[in-house]
Amino acid sequence: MAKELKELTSRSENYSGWYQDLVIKAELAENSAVRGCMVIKPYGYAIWEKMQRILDDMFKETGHVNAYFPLLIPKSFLSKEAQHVEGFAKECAVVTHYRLKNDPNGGGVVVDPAAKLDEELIIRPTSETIIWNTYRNWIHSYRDLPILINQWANVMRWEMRTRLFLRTAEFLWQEGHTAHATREEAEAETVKMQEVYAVFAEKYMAMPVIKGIKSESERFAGAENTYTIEAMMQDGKALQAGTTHFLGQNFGKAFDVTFIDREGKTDYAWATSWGVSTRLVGALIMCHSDDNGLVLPPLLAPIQVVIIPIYRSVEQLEQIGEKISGIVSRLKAMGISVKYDDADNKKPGWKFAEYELKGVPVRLAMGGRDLENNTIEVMRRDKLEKETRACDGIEEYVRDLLGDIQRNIYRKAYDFRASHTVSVDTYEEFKERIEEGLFIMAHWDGTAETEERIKNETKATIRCIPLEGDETPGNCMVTGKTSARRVLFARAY
RNA sequence: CGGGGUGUAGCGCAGUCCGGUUAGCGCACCUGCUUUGGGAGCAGGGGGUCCCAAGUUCGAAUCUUGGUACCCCGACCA
Repeated sequence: MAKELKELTSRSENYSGWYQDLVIKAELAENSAVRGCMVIKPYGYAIWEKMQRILDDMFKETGHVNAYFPLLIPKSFLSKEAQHVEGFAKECAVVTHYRLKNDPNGGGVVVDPAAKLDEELIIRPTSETIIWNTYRNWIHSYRDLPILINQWANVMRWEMRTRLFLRTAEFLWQEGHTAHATREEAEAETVKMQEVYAVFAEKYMAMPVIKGIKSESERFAGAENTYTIEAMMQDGKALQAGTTHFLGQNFGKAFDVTFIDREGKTDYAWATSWGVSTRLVGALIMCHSDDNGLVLPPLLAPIQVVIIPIYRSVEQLEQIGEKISGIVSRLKAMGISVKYDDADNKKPGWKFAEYELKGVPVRLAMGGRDLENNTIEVMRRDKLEKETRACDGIEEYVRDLLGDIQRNIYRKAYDFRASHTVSVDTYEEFKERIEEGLFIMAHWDGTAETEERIKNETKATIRCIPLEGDETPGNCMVTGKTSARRVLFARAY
């Protein structure tokens, strides 16, 4: 194995370093000239596009439509909801001027002081404010409701520390913003979208998640309740993969969005918001990758099958190409994305390593031996197992194999999480075991003080109060006070 | 903003302590031949503002001062 790849695989000491290396070597993304921002390279973007397409379909199926709102938000909007401003003010990029001019002291350009804005604009860190300011004009009667809108956009949060895909200053996401006539309907929407996210994570990303509710201190700024899906990465750390928020009437009141209900009474609109981001690409990488590089679930892989010819002469390459073209067209007819890589400037061994690094689920290879025997070599990326099979019926075999890989990597991630989840009853044991990189189910008295203390002493946070699983009451591991049920603790990204 | 660290070829680094040939190595790149079933071998070649500025010196990648950029650990966070 090449030295470079050895470096890539040294995940033991610094997992996040390994992850960052993998992102760069698999040509998914790199740092840009702008601090904390990333360039998403074509292969990485192709993964995101697949995610987008699937999520967008799921949103449409649940009655949502897409729209677009401005990038820039008047500064005053942000301060209309007290919790919201507290949560986001510290990380906003601010636009103060609208013009440059030639530098009178030499080359280059300077900000024209005459072009100072009366009110600064902020680059959206999230769009609740500008959207609810707009909704005020759209909502007058219960007949205008519900409004079920999603936006695909970029947002900017000026984080202190950034990491490719997981936490970048600018990131791509979708944000759903819905308005409803009743609390019940808005709450149902919040739960429904959490379920959509959970299905997406498990069915398409092959990444098992725990659905739950955030504790008060981890709640979205401005929300009454935040629902989350939490996933486990291969180092045992938790990654918040998607959140949906029940915003109550907070934004309705802050932006004076009122309507006349069936009884003729005026009420404020009820709100939800929900989003997932390019962070999911990071989750995908950290959930499944192994020492040879990415392992992509077939349902999200930009290339599902790669075919590599092994040849000694141009004539032989032609013979192989002829045979392969039939296989390619039959696979494509099944809706499978195939790449036949007959580039003659790379050797087969190089291609093998390259497509493994990129996580292509299935590789087919055909050489001189196969030509004679009417066979083809099949390699599955998840298990790195090779076998030689007859060409007849290979298309059906590959189709079934893709399904099997999808199930297998989900199973693998599920079993990994199961074997890294424990229940703990004493704080002493908790402090010891959290070092192992585990999900820990433990009793908690429900207070922010206890939560804060645990966080300070162990770096572990309450990832969520799970919606399912063991609901037996008990006593808080720290204070001994009563606890309604065990909650999920972990260290998180 | 606090505490550490690093800036030398596209990438990764050595050289700096103790100043002295033409600044070096690996990968990548280019040419040729041989190769092609797991990141090929040999031979040859190209590529440098040693982060910037000032200073010390016969002489600075190396010493001094100032600046600057980036990385890591905290606080913050999808």
